[in-house]
Amino acid sequence: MPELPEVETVLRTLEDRLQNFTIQKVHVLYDKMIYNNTEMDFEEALVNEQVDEYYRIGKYMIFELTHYYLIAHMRMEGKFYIQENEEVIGKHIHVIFDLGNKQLRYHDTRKFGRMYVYDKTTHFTELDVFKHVGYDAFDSRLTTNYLMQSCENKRVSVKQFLLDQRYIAGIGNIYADEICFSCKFHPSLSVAELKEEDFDHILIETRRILNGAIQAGGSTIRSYTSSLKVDGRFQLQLKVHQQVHQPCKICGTIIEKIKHHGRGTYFCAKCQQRK
DNA sequence: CAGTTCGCCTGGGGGC
DNA sequence: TGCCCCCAGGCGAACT
Repeated sequence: MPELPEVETVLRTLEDRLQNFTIQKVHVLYDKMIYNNTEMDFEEALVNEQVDEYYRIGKYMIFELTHYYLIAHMRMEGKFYIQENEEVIGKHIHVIFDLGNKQLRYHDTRKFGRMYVYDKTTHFTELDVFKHVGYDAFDSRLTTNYLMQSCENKRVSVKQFLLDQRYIAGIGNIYADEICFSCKFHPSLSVAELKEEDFDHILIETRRILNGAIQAGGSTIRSYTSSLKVDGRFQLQLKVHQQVHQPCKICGTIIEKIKHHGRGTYFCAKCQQRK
């Protein structure tokens, strides 16, 4: 599931590989992928558009085109491929952007991803799709005070809070576990228990962990070839997530997996005792 | 009105 | 081998 670092990597890879390309034609093969437009309007709007800038808010990709914004969210399994026109169109390709001598193809086995097109009358940060999306994890407006205020009178767990895109945009299930581990919080620790220094710690660890993952993704961009999918995945150095039955990297205790608010949750019962 | 559940999807894995 | 069921999970809508 692409989270902030993977989305960042995909965006930078596309920026790197798709310079000076104009969209000649768009083929929507699965219409439910397109959210705020009919597939016909979507296809029509993008013809002759060029990508001028690449932005990201949390897990959303924003392509600033000549006259429009194209917004994409890869959800669970979305990937972009840059492929030759002749290449066989796989079963799970749902949108094709014709770029002349190559194609940008969107692949999504579970069809959870979404795309939107908006004209540029309002700045992209004001768009409907971002109404319930808070500050990106790296946004300078995201401060310790902001986090403290967001948690006032709330009784949700730290993990739920980290996953809630209204407060910090970009963290998913993997990094939420990693951040809890780094901060030594049991995932179900209530945010009501947190002190100012804890919020400080959360912010620092969140950015440190996401940054590390983005750095690792940098190598993906450099090693990208046209036969590679662009999904932002790389050799993740995860400490707890997906590490069930493995010894904790700090204390050697066997990592446990529990279900927390419907999500698979990994943690070290010894290192993460604050509950 | 905030918290919880559901539905969207498909591939993969376990059970039989 | 094959079939059925369940699970994974981001996120918005619908529900309590």
